[in-house]
Amino acid sequence: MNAHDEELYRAKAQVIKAMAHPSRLMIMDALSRGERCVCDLQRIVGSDMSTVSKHLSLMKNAGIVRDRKVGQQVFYSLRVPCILRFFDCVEAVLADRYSAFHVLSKEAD
Amino acid sequence: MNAHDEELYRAKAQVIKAMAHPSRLMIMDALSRGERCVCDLQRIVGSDMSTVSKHLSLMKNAGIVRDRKVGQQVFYSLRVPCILRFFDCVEAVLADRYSAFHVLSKEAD
DNA sequence: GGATTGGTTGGCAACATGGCAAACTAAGCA
DNA sequence: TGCTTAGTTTGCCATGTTGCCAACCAATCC
Repeated sequence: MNAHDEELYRAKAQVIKAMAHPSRLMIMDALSRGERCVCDLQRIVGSDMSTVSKHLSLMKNAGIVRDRKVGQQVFYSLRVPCILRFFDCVEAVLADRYSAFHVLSKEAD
Repeated sequence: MNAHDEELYRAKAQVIKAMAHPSRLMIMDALSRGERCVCDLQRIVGSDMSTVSKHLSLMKNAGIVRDRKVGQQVFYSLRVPCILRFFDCVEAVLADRYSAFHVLSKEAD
């Protein structure tokens, strides 16, 4: 494990960490259906606008979203579409977890 | 946004969070090449065994890995292979980020 | 100019996470 | 039985994350 690899793993972890929050997942879901202004996202997420703004700047920093200012509003959109396919995989993990639990409960009968 | 959705987003975030750490990414990379005992993973990651064990139990709890005890050793393996494809996407994010930075530096010339 | 609207930033308190060390369990060996 | 090896758990501390509030900035409207 050399220094370059360490740095690469850290960079990857940063990107993944930027997705690892319920509000940020909601934001990504919303953005998957098109560009949204911060005010829209605030309504969707339901937290303070400052909180949403912080989530967005974190995601922007990680390279997940892009912003575009139009007048007073700032519109955010997804930069890399492939992350959406990943959500199906996360759901597969949950389904697998659930079915394993199910099998265990049946065994317990 | 109902309570069920909230819970679903939280569950998804938990799975993603379980991947969002450099050491855990190293572990997943190693496991993608086959089952490994904790001792192997410790050498690969290079931290204390107790630390590696904590990472593993967190990943197991999230449904990412499975464990199997053989004698004194505990072997871990990946439960859901699709997460590997995701890493390519994370690399795409990094590449996109890098190229955007590159464009900016060229514009600065 | 002043007031309003849409966002961002800084500060801070509450909470979660990571990592080391020490105590512990369980299997194998002598 | 006692010793060693492989892992897990617990405790503790340092560090990071989150979310609210208040202050701020910048565009628009009057």
